[in-house]
Amino acid sequence: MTQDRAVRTREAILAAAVEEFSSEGYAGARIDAIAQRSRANKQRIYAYFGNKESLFRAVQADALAKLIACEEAVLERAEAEPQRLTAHLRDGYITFHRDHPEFRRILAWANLAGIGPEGGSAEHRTAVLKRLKKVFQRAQTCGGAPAGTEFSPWLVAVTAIIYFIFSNQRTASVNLGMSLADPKVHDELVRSAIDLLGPPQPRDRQA
Amino acid sequence: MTQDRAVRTREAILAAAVEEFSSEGYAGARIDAIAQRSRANKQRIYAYFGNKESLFRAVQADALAKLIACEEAVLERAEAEPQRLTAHLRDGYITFHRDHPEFRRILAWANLAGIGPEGGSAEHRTAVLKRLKKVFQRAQTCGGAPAGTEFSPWLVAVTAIIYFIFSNQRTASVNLGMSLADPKVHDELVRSAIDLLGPPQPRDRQA
Amino acid sequence: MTQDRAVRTREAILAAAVEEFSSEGYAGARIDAIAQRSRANKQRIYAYFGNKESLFRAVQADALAKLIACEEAVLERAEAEPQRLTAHLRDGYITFHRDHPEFRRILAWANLAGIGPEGGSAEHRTAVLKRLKKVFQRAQTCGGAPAGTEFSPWLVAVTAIIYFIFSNQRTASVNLGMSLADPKVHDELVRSAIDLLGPPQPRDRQA
Amino acid sequence: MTQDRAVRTREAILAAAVEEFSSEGYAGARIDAIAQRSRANKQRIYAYFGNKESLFRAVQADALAKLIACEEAVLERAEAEPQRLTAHLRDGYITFHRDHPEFRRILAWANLAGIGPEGGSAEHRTAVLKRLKKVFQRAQTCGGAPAGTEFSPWLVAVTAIIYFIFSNQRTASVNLGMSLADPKVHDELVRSAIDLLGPPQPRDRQA
DNA sequence: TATGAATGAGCATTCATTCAT
DNA sequence: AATGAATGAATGCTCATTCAT
Repeated sequence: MTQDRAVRTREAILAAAVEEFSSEGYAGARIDAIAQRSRANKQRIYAYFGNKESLFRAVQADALAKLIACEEAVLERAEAEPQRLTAHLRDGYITFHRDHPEFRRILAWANLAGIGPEGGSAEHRTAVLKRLKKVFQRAQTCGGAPAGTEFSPWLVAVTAIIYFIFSNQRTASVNLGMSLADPKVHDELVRSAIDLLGPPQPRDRQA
Repeated sequence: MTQDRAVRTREAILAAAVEEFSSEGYAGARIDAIAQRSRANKQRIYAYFGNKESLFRAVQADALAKLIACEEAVLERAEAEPQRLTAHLRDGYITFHRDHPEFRRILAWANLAGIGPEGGSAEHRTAVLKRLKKVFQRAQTCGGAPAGTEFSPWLVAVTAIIYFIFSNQRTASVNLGMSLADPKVHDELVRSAIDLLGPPQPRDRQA
Repeated sequence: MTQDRAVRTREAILAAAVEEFSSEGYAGARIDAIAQRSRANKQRIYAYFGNKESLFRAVQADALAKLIACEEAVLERAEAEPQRLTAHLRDGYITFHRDHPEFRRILAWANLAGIGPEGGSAEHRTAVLKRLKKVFQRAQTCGGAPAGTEFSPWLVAVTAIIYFIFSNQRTASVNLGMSLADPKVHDELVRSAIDLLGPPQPRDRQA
Repeated sequence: MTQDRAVRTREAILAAAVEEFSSEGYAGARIDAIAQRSRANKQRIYAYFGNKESLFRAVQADALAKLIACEEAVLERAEAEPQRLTAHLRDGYITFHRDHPEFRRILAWANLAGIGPEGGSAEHRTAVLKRLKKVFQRAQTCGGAPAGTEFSPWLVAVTAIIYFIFSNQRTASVNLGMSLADPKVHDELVRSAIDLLGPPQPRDRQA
C-alpha cells in the first residue's frame, strides 16, 4: 500500500536533513535548504516529520542507530578477542568518526540545544552498553582493559578523548602546535592519549 | 576623559551577549534579545561591535581571557607544587567550568559553527601553554604527572575528560545510568577518569 | 444501478463540509479538515464538487433546502390556522435555528464573503415566499398578523429579530446584561420583541 | 519622545486593517495586504499590534468607538427631544451604517469567528446603554417610544431590523423582489419595519 | 471509485541591519 | 552617545489543488 516513491522521498529528506543539521546546527538549519538538497517538496518534510524539531530528533535517532551498529560490530570483535578490547573500541570509534563525520556534530548540536533524540533510541543504546560492560570485565583479566578500574570512568575517558580530538581539531591544532588535519598525526595523538589509560598494549602499537 | 557611560554600555552589551550566545548558539542568538538583556539600544551594539559575527568573536575572546586567567592561577599553584600538577589542573578546570558554565558552551558553539575568536586571543593562549609544558616536565620527575609520556596527549586527555563530562551531562546520565546532575557523583567520575591517566595520587583524594 | 458507495461518500463529504464551513467560514475552512471529518479522500471532494467555492455553494444550497422544508411545514400549519400565523412562523424559526445552529452561520459567512448559493436554490425559495404572502393577507383579517401593514416589512422584521438575537448572543449578553445562553431568557426576549410588531396574541403566550 | 512618524504609521496600519478585515474577514484578511494598503512595513504591524488576532481586536475596538460616538450624538438629540427617540435612533443608525459600511461587517465577522474586541471597549458601551435606557423611559411618556414595553426587546428589535436589512441586502433583494440597492427603497423598508414596533409617529414620516 | 504522494504559491511572523532624530 | 522607527529578505509552516496508481 505504501508507495515506493514515498519511501525514497522520506529517505532523501532524512539524508538531506542529516547534512544540513550537521553543518548548520538546529537553529542554523533551514527547512528550505533541506527541501532543496533532497529535491523534495517542503510540504513533504512536514507530512513525514511533523516539524523542524521532530525532524531533528529523527536525524538524531538515525545517527544513534548508526553508532549502535558500529558498537555492535566492535562488540563482536571484542567478544572474540577480549585481550584487545581497548584497541578494538578505539579503532572502531576512530573509523566510525572518520566515516560519519556528521555524527559527532549532530550530537554536539543536540546536546547544546537541549533537544534529545526520538523516544526509544536511548533505550536501545543502554542494552549495547550492558553488553560492553561484560566484555570489559572479561578484558580486565587478560590485559584488554586496565585492571583495577571501574567501567564507567574507563568508557568515559576513551569516548571523551576520541570525541574531543575530533571535535576540536582546529582549536587543538593552534594550541598544541600540531597539524591535526594530517590523519597520521591525528591517529598518533588519539592512540597515545588512550594509551595513557592503561598498561601499554605493545602488540597493537605496530598494527 | 573616558566616557564612563559608554564603557558601561559596552560592558553590559558584552555580558548580555555572553549569556545569549551561550544559551542559544550563534545562529539561535537574537540581537534583539541581547539589546533587551543589556537594556541597551540595538544601534549601540552595531556601533560598538560591528555586526553579529564580530560580536560573537568578541564574546569568544572574552571567554578565552577568563580561561587564560584561570590557567595562570593554576600555573602559579603548580609551579609552587609541581608534584600536584595534575590535581591542580583538574581542580582548576572543574572549578572554572562550574563557575563559568557559559564558557564551554560558547566554545563548543563556536567550534561547530566554525567561527573563531578575535585575532590575538589565540596567541596569548599559546604563551600560557608553553609555560604549562615546562611545569609538566618538572612534574614528571616528582610524581605530579605520569612519567614516560608526552605533554600533548596528556593535556588533551585531561582536557577531554573534563570537557566531555561537563558537555554531555544529559546524554551521559542516560547512558551510564548515573545522575551526573549531582555534583558529588559528577566529581567522582571526573576524578576517577583522570586518575586513569597516571599513578593514583592518594594525598589529594581526601581534599 | 446507483453506486451506493459513491452516494454515501458524497453525503459524508457534504455533511463534513457543512460543519467545517459553519464553524470556520469560507476562508477559514480547510479542505483537509473536511476530508478528515468525512473520512473521505481529498480527491473525492474535487471529483464531486469541483473546488472549494463550489463546495461552499453546495453547502449553502443544502442549508437553504432545509430552511425551505421548515418554512413549508410552517406554511401548512399557518394555512390551517391563519389566526396564529405570527406565532407559527416565530416558533417554526426558533425551533429551526435551535435544531440547525449551523444554518444561520453558513448564511452569515456567505453573505459577508459575497458567495451565493448554487443557482436554482434562490428561485425555489421565492415560490415559498409567494405562498407565505397569501397566508399573511388572510391572517391580517383574523388577527394572525398586524392589519394595516405590508408583507415585506413585517417579514423582514420577524426574520431580523430572530436572526439577530441568535447571531449576537455573546455581544447581546454583554450589552443587555442578560444571559442569552439560558434558552428561557432567550425565548422570552424573542417573543417580547416580536410581540412589539403587532397586537398581543394572548392565546399562545402560555403555549 | 514618541515620534510623529510613528503615530502616522500606526494610524495608517489601523485604517488599512479596518478595510482589509472588513472586506475579507479575520481568516481571509492578509497581513501582506494590510502592509501594502498602509504602505507600511510588515514588521511595523507586529511592532505596534503584536499579531493578527490582536490587530483584529484593535480594529474592533476602533469600530466600537465610532459606534459609541454615534450613539452619544443620538443621545444628545434624544435627550433634547425625547418624543422623537425612535426616529432619532433609527436615523442615527441608518446614517452611521451608511457612513461606516465596514462597521457591521467587522462586528459580524468577529461574532462568527468568536474573537472579541480589546478589553475595556465593551464596558464603555454599557455606560452608553444605561443612559439610553433612561431616555427610553422618558420617551415612553411622550410618544417617543411604545408605552407598555420593556427596554431590551425594543432596543433589540430596532437594532435587529436595521442590521438585518443592511446585512442581507443581496439576499433580501432576491427574496422580496425589491432592489434594496436603491437607498430610497431601502430607507422606506427600514422605516416601515420599525414603525411596526410602535404607534405611527406621523410627524417624522415627512422628515 | 478510490487513495497516498506530490506540488507551488502563499501566510503569519521574525531577523539582522540601517535611518532619522 | 543614544534612541525609536523603519526595512527587506528570510523562516517555519500551510493551503488548495493535481498526479499516479
